[in-house]
Amino acid sequence: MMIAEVSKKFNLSQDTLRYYERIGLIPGVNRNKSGIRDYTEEDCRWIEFIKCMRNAGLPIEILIEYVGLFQQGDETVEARKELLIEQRNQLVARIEDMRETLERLNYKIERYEQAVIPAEHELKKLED
Amino acid sequence: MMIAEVSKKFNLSQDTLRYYERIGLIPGVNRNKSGIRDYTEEDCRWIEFIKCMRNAGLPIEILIEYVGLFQQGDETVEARKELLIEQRNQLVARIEDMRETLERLNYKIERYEQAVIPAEHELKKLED
DNA sequence: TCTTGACTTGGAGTTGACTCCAAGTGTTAC
DNA sequence: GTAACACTTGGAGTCAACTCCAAGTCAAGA
Repeated sequence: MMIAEVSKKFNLSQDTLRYYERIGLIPGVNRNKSGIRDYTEEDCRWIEFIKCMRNAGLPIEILIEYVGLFQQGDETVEARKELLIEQRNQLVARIEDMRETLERLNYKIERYEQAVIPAEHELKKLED
Repeated sequence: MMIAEVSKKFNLSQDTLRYYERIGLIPGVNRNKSGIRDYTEEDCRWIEFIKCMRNAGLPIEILIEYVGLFQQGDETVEARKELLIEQRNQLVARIEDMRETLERLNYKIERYEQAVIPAEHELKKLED
């Protein structure tokens, strides 16, 4: 699979794909005889995984560490598991934070909906 | 309230507080006779609100817009409401994304838990 | 053969969000 | 009164995460 296809498939720019490879965020991609990247199915699974994790806010640094551990083989299974658990816990916390903020936004919106044409002194209240 | 207190109260650096004021992310703070910032209760409520929203990932640019609208008075109530609704919708989407990623992480961790000492060919599977 | 176009590389530039710094001023402690 | 300290300002520097660029290579079509 050529870089152009992969780029479209995952909606990541070619520059981003090359950048991810360069910094070790995805394992090195094979080149064909003329030096052009040829992505395997496994490469694509990595990219999809990384994209998903990045989307959820996991830092690149941590993901590079994970990929590195993976490439070192079976001795790192425990370390990888711990890394994932740590990130899972942080994700749970972030989601909870966001859920609280969401409720707050909903409350604020509701108040805006009730106040059809609010008077000046009521506007202040809207910022509670 | 002096900047040092506010900084501690909200766990934001003094630099960040000054930066937020400079870019219009919080309305201008009054100074005392000697030119030193003196935060009112209302200033604090803004800071707390902004911190909460930033935490949930709302971009600074949007929040500046919101503050700007607020300062323009009652004509902007509708615009503010729409801005909040748009941000609420995006937040809902982000939370849903993160929830999905969380499930994926949980699944991965479970698999790591089951594979006590996995053989080489099983390691590949762990990356599904 | 010549050009077009998709790719390659290493490195520089950008963006968002801070974070730090230098130079200056006003209040407090001795 | 002078040293220490907390603050002021405008501007420069930093960091993560891309994003863009110049110069070069290679395969395919007119």
